[in-house]
Amino acid sequence: MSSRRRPNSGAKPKVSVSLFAALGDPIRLWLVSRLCDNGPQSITRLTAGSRITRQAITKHLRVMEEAGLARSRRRGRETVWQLDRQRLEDARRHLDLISKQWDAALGRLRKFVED
Amino acid sequence: MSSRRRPNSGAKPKVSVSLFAALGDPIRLWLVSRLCDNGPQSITRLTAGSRITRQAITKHLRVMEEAGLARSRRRGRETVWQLDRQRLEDARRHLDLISKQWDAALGRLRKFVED
DNA sequence: CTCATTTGCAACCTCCTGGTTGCATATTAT
DNA sequence: ATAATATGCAACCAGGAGGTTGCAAATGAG
Repeated sequence: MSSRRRPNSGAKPKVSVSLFAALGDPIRLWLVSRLCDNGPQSITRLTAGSRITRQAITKHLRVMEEAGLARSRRRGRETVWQLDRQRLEDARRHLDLISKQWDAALGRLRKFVED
Repeated sequence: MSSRRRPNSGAKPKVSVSLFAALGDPIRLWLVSRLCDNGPQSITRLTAGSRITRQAITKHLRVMEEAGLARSRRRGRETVWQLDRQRLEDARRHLDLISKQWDAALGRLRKFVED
């Protein structure tokens, strides 16, 4: 509990942070679209499309798993990865929320100015 | 030209990467909600709510600006920051796109399996 | 004018992230 | 049985991200 990096003071859903962080990397975003377009795939298959190492891809996939963005299941000697759709909707919903919050704030400000 | 087959040099909006990266930090996400709730604010005002230094906040704001998430204008001796709403919608739209792409892929797979 | 406020700039530090290589292990193919 | 394939694990490394401190320059207030 005595983690050094604890500057957060808000009650905002911390879940979204790791989710956005997971999406905020070119290779990871590329993996997302890859898994979208071509469905569940093994690591080597995913690696074949990229120019970085298999282990690097694996690490990225783990990050995505940590964020709840992707899951893996073992099939034979290969590990097949797929996306968790629910999670993307969470992110989208969060952005919607922020957007609406913003609208509300703007509304208040406008009212304030108009008085 | 809607050919969609190239693995690396794709038509994916690279813009979104920095946007998601900008959102993928607890303090930055906190700043977003702060700017949402309380409207445009100066740096010191934003710093007052956090435990980290003014310079750290400034750096975060610059990152957000780089991603197109926030803008600043000078007013007197203070710099007032506000969000760029369009940008959030871009992110939301991108997530929607991914989601729909995914649905399409799932549809194809299902059809494939059912045959 | 003088002083306090607000910001910017630059240097510096620490630690995490993204990436690599090497080796071990499990599973499939011949 | 032996070879090839697919993955996991661990050590290691460079660079960038997040944070701090110190100082200088505008701008506003008394």
